Amino acid sequence: MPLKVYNTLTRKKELFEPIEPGVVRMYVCGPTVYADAHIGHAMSAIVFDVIRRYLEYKGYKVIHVMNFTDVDDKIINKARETGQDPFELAGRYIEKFLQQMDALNVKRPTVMPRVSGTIDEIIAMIQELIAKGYAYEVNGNVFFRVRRDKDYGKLSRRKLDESLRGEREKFAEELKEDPLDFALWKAQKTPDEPAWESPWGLGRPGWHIECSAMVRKHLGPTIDIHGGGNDLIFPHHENEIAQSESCNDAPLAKYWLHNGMVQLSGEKMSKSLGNMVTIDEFLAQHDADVFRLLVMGSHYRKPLVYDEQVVPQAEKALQRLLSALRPSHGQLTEGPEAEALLEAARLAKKRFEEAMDDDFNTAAALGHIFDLVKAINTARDAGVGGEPFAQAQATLKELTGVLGLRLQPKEAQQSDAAPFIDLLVEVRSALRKARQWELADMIRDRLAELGVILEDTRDGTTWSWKR
RNA sequence: GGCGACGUAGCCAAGUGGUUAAGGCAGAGGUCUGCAAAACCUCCAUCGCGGGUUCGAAUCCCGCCGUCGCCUCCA
Repeated sequence: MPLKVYNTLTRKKELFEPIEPGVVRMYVCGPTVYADAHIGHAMSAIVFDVIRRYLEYKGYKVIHVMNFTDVDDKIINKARETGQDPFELAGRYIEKFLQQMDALNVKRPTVMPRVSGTIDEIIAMIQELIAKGYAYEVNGNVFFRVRRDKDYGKLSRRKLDESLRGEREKFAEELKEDPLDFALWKAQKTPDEPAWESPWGLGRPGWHIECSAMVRKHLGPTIDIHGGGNDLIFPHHENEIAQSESCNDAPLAKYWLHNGMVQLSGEKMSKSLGNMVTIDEFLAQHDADVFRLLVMGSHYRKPLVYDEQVVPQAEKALQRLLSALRPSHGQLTEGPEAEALLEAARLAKKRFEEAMDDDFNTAAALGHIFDLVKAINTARDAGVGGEPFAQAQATLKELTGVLGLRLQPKEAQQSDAAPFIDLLVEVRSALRKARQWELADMIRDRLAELGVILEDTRDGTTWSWKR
């Protein structure tokens, strides 16, 4: 089935066809590492993780590159304030970010370049831009000549003279030929700033050039997918296009994909607004699957509502998915019930793919997964077990796996209290046999107060930790 | 001020021209159960407001109201 993706560049859904058949080259803008990552970063990482997983599910080989911005004003400032070495500071946050991505079950990108490891390529690119007349040097700084780039603004659909006037990067205004121009290279101002030797003296790269250089270095002049948060459309991605396309005389990316922002109490979550929930804070309270369900529950291009109400809802939705993975003790392996289950699994898979093929419509895809959950539970109630039941559960695991869900039930055993709870359950079972309902109920109620949920089934009593 | 997005049940959220408007959460009733829990069954919206186009619109067009994003660092 054909995959369609929404391309920010054309503002349309387009048929997805990679430049090289069978291979997808994807570059996603990563974080600037100077503070704890928040769930907005997590959302973006998860969105593109799912896109990657689905492309791989469809049989593509995906080369996924994500950068770390480890040279930047904010890092330098923070290092100064706290008396640290900027590279050590950045390195620590990179390490932490990687651990958080692992915790969120985000597959590691194929390559994760850093600015500090791409300086030669950046300098080379700037030299080419100067040679072609797209850039100029002033007192050790190099700027991009925006007006020289005839189709500047095509991604964000801005016209140069209307809304861009004067409101550009504040760096070194007085040195620029035109206030619209932006920095490719910044001269070192004080000795404690990280700096590299260059044809223009000691200095460091501007923000946008790193991505242009990294894309070319690791993926070539033109890639299939370029992604990031929609707050990067302007100026970051616009400037990347200007640099790369002026330099390489080739389109930078065939498809531009952008995710929406996490909204916290009706506002965009961001470091500068200070209204953030960090990834660590979230994961201290909830399973990673809960956050993935939150993200998958709405379309990636739309803003994601996050509040105290929506989290427990996702929590319950996860419980429901888990309910379908409970074993069946039924014996039925053929007949209308077993066939209905297998048909439901086939249908769920087909509809899941149709939904995902439509610009990664994970919300619709999830809906079809829940239909399968119901079918599995119904079949279990009807006594279906064995191979058909296992097959349906395998389909469920396969599809949820494409969404990056782990669906690991909380291990009841891995608690020091487990043997004692087992003992209480055993005693209670004896009481129930003796029809001592009051005592049996008391044990159940008191355990519930302690966060242990008991469930009596035909095959005995099971227990699990609440949440 | 410029550009753009969105407004679907109590909450989250698919659907963007035509069968009964997905799914999850919450709620109501029921089956099962010693009672529960879980699961299962049933019920629960005419799509911000006002016009228009059309045989037919939540879905297209116009206006209004409201919310949000970008235009400065930002996933």
